[in-house]
Amino acid sequence: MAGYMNRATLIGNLGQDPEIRNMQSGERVASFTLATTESWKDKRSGDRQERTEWHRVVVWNEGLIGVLEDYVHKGDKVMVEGMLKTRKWVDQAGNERYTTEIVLSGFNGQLIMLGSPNGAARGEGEPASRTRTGTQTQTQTRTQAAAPSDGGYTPSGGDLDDEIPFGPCVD
Amino acid sequence: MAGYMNRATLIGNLGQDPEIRNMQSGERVASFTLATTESWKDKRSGDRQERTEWHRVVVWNEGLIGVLEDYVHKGDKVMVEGMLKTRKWVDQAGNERYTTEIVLSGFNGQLIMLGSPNGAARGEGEPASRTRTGTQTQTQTRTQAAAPSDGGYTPSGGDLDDEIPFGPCVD
Amino acid sequence: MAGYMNRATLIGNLGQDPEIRNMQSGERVASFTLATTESWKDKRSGDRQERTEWHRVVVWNEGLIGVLEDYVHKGDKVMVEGMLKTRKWVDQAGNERYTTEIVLSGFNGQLIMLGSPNGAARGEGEPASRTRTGTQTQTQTRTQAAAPSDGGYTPSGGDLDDEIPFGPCVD
Amino acid sequence: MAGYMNRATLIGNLGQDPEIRNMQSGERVASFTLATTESWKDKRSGDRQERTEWHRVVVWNEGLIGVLEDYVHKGDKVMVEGMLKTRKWVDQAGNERYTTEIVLSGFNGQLIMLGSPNGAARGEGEPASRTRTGTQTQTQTRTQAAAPSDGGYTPSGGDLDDEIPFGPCVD
DNA sequence: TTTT
DNA sequence: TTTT
Repeated sequence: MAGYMNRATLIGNLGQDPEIRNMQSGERVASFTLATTESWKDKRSGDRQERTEWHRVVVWNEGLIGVLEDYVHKGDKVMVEGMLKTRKWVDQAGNERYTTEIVLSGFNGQLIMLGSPNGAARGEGEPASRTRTGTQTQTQTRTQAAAPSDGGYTPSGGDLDDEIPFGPCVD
Repeated sequence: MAGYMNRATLIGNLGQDPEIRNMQSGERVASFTLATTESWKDKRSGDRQERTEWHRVVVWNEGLIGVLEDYVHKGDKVMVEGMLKTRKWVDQAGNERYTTEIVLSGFNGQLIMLGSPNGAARGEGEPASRTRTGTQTQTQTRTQAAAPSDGGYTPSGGDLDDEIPFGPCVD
Repeated sequence: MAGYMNRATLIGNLGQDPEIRNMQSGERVASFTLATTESWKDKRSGDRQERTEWHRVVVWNEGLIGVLEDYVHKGDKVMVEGMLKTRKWVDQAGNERYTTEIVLSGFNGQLIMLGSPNGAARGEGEPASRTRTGTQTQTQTRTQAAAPSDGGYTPSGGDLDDEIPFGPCVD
Repeated sequence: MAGYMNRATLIGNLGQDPEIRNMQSGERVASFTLATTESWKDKRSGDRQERTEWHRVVVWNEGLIGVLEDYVHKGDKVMVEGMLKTRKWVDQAGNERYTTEIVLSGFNGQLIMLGSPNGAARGEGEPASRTRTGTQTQTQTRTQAAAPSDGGYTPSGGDLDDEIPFGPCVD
């Protein structure tokens, strides 16, 4: 009971497999981008237009991370609900930058699986092997290489205060 | 009916009076920052902690702009609901930057006044004069001067494609 | 901008095909029941428990009715958002009764299709024939017969004020 | 993570002081009615119309009950969020009846105080005395007397399975 | 009456 | 980078 509400609710598709990182604190964090597409009819041309918005989702809730790890993949549709947080970081040129994320943590976060694009893996499937280290590593490598494509975001990395998703793995 | 949802719902207090700008297209845009404060008990010390998150809210709905203009001020508590949009802009050093805003437009936006800090102007009051140019200008000046406090955000301003709130007025 | 909010948001499965009725006013109404299931671990036994809640959804928005008619069927998962309204009616014994529904109308309603249980008909399929009178009639007949099963609800039927879904068709 | 969502979000005013009851299990329950008012312009006459919807809110979360007890009164504006549950009961004539409530329990419930009508007691005030037994009793009596006004609801009361709010106190 |  |  705080007198405030800070909530984002999204239904969209994952742009890539969730990336899971181990923090120095022993916690894990999962992160992924989520696409929401709005479409409308252009007033003049009457053409159908569409625009995709990309959101960064960060999950600190260990229960949800387990679900993401086992059942959620690139392209899947999910509903997520969390808090909006804007994080400050410093880019390689030393400029302060800000990134806004939807953060799911504790009881503030919710995630509902809404199906795979191909109808498979609707959550009823067997969990993916927990020993998919190769995939994990590959994902992280690719993500680092692709960093500029997700908004020029390159976290400074390093000390504990800096334990942020979407960046280099600290373990 | 699109299969997607993109929604942020906030209850918080305005960081400053809404700033209203005239676009070259003839439309108006209102913008303000909104503070949501979360508080919790620190596990170790047991101390009450709190953290304020600042959100940028942008309103394109003319009906809501009229309400903001007449009844909503710095410090007031409101509920807003809109879409998350991340906007790209170029700072003075030529760097690409990204800012995420809560955008209220058309039927995607909602605003509910929840009272002033001092109990006055709970919406029943008479509208503020529509000719408060002085205040407006002052607000904008202050906002620009205070830019660093709201995230170091300094939009590039200029051409039509650049019609962004929180920046210099184009009229 | 009203100072009030009245909203229900549900993600669940349809208990039956949407039932569409023609009102005397020329409007159409669609209605269906939606199941949401919560599950939890029993504190004592440790057993997994579950409980299903049934909701009545009523749709007055002609655009959404078209979508329901063409693409949404029994068992499908949908997200709906609308207003809570409690409607008074008189049962056959002359007792006043009250039924609470989630009402989607105008811009207050939202419906997102989230897939069929079998992976088919994910909205990409061709629309069902608009001339499925047989099915429609059958549905309505079945629904009337089954009235007691949905809560003993039997609307009084008749005059214009009484144009309510889940009851006998007036056309 | 269940694949379902069942949520009602309301911003409205309390129809009476919250009523708090002690269950045989030792738990407490708080309940109150909440009014949400929608207003619109009539298409024909152009007159401003309004309609008030009354909702029953039931709170099982002890933390929120403490807040309600100390700070929330008749007429206050609050935001509540909870699950929709339809409860079956038997009226004095032996008829089965159904009542839909917004239930706040555990982490599924949220309550935000949004101010008193008179600007007082905005949460900053000192808590009401915890020994206001008189008021409590009075409230309950009034509520029972006023039963018809809140929908003719008269719960059967009695055994443990029947521990329902808005009814006679069992202690 | 649905679904997992 | 997703999906329809």
